[in-house]
Amino acid sequence: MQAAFTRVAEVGFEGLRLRQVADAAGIDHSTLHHHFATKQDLVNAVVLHTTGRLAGTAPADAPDPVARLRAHLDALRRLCEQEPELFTVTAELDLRARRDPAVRAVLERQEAGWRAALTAVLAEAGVAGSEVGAELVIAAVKGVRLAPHLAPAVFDRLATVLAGTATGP
Amino acid sequence: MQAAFTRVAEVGFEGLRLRQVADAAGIDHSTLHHHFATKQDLVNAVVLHTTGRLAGTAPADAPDPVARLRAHLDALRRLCEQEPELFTVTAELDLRARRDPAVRAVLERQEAGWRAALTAVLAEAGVAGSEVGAELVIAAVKGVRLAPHLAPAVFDRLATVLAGTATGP
Amino acid sequence: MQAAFTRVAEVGFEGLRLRQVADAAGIDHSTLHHHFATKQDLVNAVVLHTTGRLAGTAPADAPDPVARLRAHLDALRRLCEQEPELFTVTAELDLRARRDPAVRAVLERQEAGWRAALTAVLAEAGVAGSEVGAELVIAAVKGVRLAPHLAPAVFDRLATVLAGTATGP
Amino acid sequence: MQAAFTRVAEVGFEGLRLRQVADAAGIDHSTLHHHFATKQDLVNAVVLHTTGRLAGTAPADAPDPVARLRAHLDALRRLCEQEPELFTVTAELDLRARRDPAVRAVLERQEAGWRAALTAVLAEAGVAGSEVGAELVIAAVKGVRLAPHLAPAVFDRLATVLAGTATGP
DNA sequence: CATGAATGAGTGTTCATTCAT
DNA sequence: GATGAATGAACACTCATTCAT
Repeated sequence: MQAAFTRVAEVGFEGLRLRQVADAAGIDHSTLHHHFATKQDLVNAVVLHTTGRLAGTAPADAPDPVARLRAHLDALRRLCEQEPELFTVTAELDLRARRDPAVRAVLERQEAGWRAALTAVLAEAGVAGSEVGAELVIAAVKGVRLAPHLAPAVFDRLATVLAGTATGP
Repeated sequence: MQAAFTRVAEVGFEGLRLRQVADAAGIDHSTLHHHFATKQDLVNAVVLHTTGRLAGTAPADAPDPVARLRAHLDALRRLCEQEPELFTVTAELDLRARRDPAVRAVLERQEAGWRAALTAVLAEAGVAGSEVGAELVIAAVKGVRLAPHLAPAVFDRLATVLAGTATGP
Repeated sequence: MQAAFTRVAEVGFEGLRLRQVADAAGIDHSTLHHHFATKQDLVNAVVLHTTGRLAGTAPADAPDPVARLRAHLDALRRLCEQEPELFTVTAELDLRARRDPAVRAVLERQEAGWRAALTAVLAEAGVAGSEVGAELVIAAVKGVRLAPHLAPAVFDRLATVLAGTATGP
Repeated sequence: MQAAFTRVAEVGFEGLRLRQVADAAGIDHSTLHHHFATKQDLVNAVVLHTTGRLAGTAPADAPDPVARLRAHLDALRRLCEQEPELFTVTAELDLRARRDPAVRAVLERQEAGWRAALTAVLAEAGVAGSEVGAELVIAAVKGVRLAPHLAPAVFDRLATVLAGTATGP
């Protein structure tokens, strides 16, 4: 439910109230229960929606690995500008995952995929220590999630810094 | 209250319950109210305790700026290993700050100080774009907060990568 | 809610407990909150119910003012015998009005109407000092509220005494 | 305790808080418990203080019964102007007496004495139905308690009206 | 499908009272 | 005698959930 996603972006999971979600969606709170039997179901739906939107930015299949990395970071930057709520919710999810196994499972699978893709692209680009490089990218992206206005500069520096250590394909 | 801090690290602010904090501290929940009149007071105390612990890692006054940066990152790494809850709570705080003005004020002041110190150290080390460099450090540190086991490698790479672009004092 | 009214008559606003009202009504205390969002809402409902019941005794439109006064006092006397709780609650309300602006507003409006009607009826009957006469009636009625068994005699004497000073229409 | 009396006049028994009384008296709330073991003890002290202050207005021993009545009503009027809190607290007490046997006992004894004195004075003045006349006085006095500014006029009318039915000693 | 009345466990908070100092 | 930390029962209120309609 879109209303739930917006609500999480505004007040977080901590302040998520089923009645307010229903109000925002213009329906009765009982009707909400008709579509999502339990609150957890609604949360899971939000998780799936969020991770799905992010999956589209994975390093695409360009021939040049350095270009692939840049394209990926560019896609994230654009998303960060156009839909900052997406990143806000992701930050909420990371915290929620610590106590919610269902959320954790989804997030871990998604992050594993992301990590693998990043590692591959860095390795192909000849970056020494590609695994650690991938972790640095992941950490930096996660770290700017709540300050979207800093994302462009940080992503740019990140790309430069990593490309600088590349030996070429 | 130490019990509250531990509790936040375990279940976050979302799951923070005064009665459970009191139980963990081995006192009556009314006694907790005797010391902290309101829940917000307790939260504020946790915020102050947490930011206070972190403030001690600020780039120290060594002559060499590169050494100062390394020392700072080393201190963070050690803290990350010895008291990972400190970083977990910090992550919780960043989210909480979005809705809690009192928390936001404290956090913004602390982050401004951190940012200034980092920028200064990088500038002194001759790193071009010291402001963005500082943001990259901040983002990376924030990004590995919830995965403490990755911190050593990431911090190390970060230091290497930044020192590599330094022209020396 | 009728149960709340009865409860106020028994234990006053001081002792009014939502759970006890709900118990008396045979419903869950949460269900009570479903109908009256806040305790104040319930109190307001009791106030409206009480003043409404009393409004019906206003001096009716008989041709003879002395008869109108007697009819009014008779109506009050009957109410005092049949529903003494009504007067008990009124006494509680007068005290509550001192701290509760919402209650005060309702009570002041109702008392102003009562005062005006009494003054008019006394003036029409030729009683000198009709305003003070009205105050005497109001004071006497308020004063016997908590001793309903004395009401008949007092009301009777009041009517006699006032009619005695009337010069006729 | 004087502070308790003032507090009752302000917020009633409903809002009487031991800590606030202690604060108003400039002592610790535990110290208050030293002097009054329980809240009820404090309430009882307030009751005794209040009824004691009022007892002094009883119809004094003048030769003329009509003068005695007037003197009594005059004394009440003066008290009503100088210490309106005394009457406010009395109104609170009447309501409290309905649930508090200790208060009820004191109040009933005091009211019985007042009633007897009034009846005697009216009988001696030759007023027919002196018992009912006494009740009318009591009711009127109780009824103006919460509107002290009306007391002078009402008391005056009351005295006139009763004296008018007197046949003389 | 949708509604709204009903529920009960749980939340922060209050307050008179007790007790060691 | 006076203090303040400690207590536990009670309070109004919240919220996800259920159920009859």
